[in-house]
Amino acid sequence: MVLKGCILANYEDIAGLARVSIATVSHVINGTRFVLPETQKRVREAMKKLKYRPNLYARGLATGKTNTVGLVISNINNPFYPELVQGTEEVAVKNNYNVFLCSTDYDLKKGLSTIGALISRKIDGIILASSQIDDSIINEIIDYGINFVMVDWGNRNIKTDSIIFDYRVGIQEAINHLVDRGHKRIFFISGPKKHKTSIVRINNFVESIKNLNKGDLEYKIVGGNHKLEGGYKAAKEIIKSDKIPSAVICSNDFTAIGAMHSFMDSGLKIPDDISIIGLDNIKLTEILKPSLTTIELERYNIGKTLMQLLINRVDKPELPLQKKVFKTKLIVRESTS
Amino acid sequence: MVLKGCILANYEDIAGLARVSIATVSHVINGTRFVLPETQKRVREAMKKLKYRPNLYARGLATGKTNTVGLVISNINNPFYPELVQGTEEVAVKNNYNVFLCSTDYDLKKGLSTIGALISRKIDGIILASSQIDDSIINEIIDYGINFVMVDWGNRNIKTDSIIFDYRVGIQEAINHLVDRGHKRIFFISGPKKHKTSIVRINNFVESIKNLNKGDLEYKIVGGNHKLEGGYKAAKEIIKSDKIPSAVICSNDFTAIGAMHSFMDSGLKIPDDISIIGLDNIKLTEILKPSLTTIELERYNIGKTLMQLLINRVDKPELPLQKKVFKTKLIVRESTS
DNA sequence: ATGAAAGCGCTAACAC
DNA sequence: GTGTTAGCGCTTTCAT
Repeated sequence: MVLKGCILANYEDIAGLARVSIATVSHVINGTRFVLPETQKRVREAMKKLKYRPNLYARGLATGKTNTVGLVISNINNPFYPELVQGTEEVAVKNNYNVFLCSTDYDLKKGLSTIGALISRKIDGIILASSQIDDSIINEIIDYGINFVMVDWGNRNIKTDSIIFDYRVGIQEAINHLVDRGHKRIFFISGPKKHKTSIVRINNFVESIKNLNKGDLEYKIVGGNHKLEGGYKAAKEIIKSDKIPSAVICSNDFTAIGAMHSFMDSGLKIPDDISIIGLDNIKLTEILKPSLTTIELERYNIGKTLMQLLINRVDKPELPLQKKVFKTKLIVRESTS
Repeated sequence: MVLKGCILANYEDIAGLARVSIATVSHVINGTRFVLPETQKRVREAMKKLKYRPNLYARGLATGKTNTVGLVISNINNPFYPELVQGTEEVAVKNNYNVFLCSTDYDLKKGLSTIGALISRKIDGIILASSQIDDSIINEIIDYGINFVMVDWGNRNIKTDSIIFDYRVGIQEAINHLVDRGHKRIFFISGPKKHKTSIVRINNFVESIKNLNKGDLEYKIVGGNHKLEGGYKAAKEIIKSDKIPSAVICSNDFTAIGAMHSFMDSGLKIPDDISIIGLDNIKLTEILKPSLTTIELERYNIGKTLMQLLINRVDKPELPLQKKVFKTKLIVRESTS
């Protein structure tokens, strides 16, 4: 028994001061049965006098409900996450939940051990928003009967509450926007091909081009890696090719920024010589010169929705499967013309 | 009693399977007394078979220690925080802690209620890294006898474990760097004057200028607000003045970026016509064109240190006061010449 | 309208 | 070398 450096009161103290039983204290606090107003008053006064704070550990042990959730992300330094995290936290706090923030750091092993820690902490549910989630992790959670909600990055359509992104609208808007401005050769710089989400984006791009193609559109997929440096290299490659495109759409904003720098370093003017479009709408895209036209993912709303879905599930385990699709949309800035 | 949708085993189950008492199970798990290797083996096998996970709520209730800490920040969208948060989380996980991430959203009331939630959650300690911390919050924590560590933004020298920033080295380096390159008129765009941290930065700037002044240096403080827009406005003001400085140091990176845009919009070339230096070294400073020369705060290390100090304190409450000073240093990039 | 007491899963003092 | 049992602070059933 570790010494608690604390003056913390408990039900017994309150009951003593208010001359009632601890059961009554509990019922006053939770409003779970009728207590005479007069008695209530005595209890509340005692609570105030003792600066009472409920012990959620004890309550959790007794009820099996902890009002705590785990949020598993890849890494908070990835600019995709801060807004999402904020969204989840806000909804959590409004509903009297607190959230354990956990990073997988792009490592499946770390992800798995994180899940173990969360289970031991008796969280009421888990939000899986890391892109490194595999079946071992999902099965672990299911085995222990834990509620969870996930971002289904690769549209695998997993049988659980989840949100998925529909890039099609945004990508289509991007292509329309370019075609409207007379662009005929549009390249796409992809993410790493082993990521489901990269594949989805590539497919959506090709699909959208084909939707619109009256035979006069040319396109090509160039490999990138979702990092600045990959975008930079891909752009260098593009410059060397015979026919330089007049516009480039990139699989994410970092790629777009890398490409932008690359083109600028080669003396090309943006958007005069070449137009660039990113995807994600991370914060810094509006700070750049020229600011980046990009396809928006509403990360803040995504965060809010994830937490809301989870809380729904916790409140009503028998709820039918919840799926939400987040459409994307084009944000026009200075990097296209 | 809420139904727990769980197959979770407890000591009783393990004890039954292994044909020992629950005390023995506990001692095997915690290594708290000698148990025959053979008995240990039976217990461990039973644990494995039952996929046992300790219930940290029960353990916490019994021991008074939860291996949980609260991290209070202003808002994760402030680019100052992600790296700090990552640092704290990494050290926490290494030490078997988990962290509740809480935002004050620049609101003292929200901060106070956050603290209440954390106390009820029986956290072992709190890291206060929000810039909105006042005495009411600190007193609340002290009243309840909770361990805490804080970022003493305004160098108030509060009597608790804390870290403070020493901007002097970095600012001095920045000024030296400029003077070495022949700059004689150096302006400073400040943060909001009601923030202690802004005041400290202004004072350090003036001090550093005076240290170096052989009578040929001119300076001036222009008001900003630590946001893009404030930097933009301040720079506009500067351009209108009689004597335009050849260099500007800014109280934070956002201010510097705002100023940079403002100067560029007015047709000035950076760094040819005017040099700019920021402070914080947030991630996007290296992505800009031109990339921003800035004064670094090692946020990742700050995060790691904060958590380490807290864990030290939790492990040894009688430890003497811990104070760490983080020096700043100049990172030279393209925005100065 | 309120109290007594069992029990949540664990730790640790005490017993043998 | 191991077992028994009294809590930790709360909820909740059963009594009255």
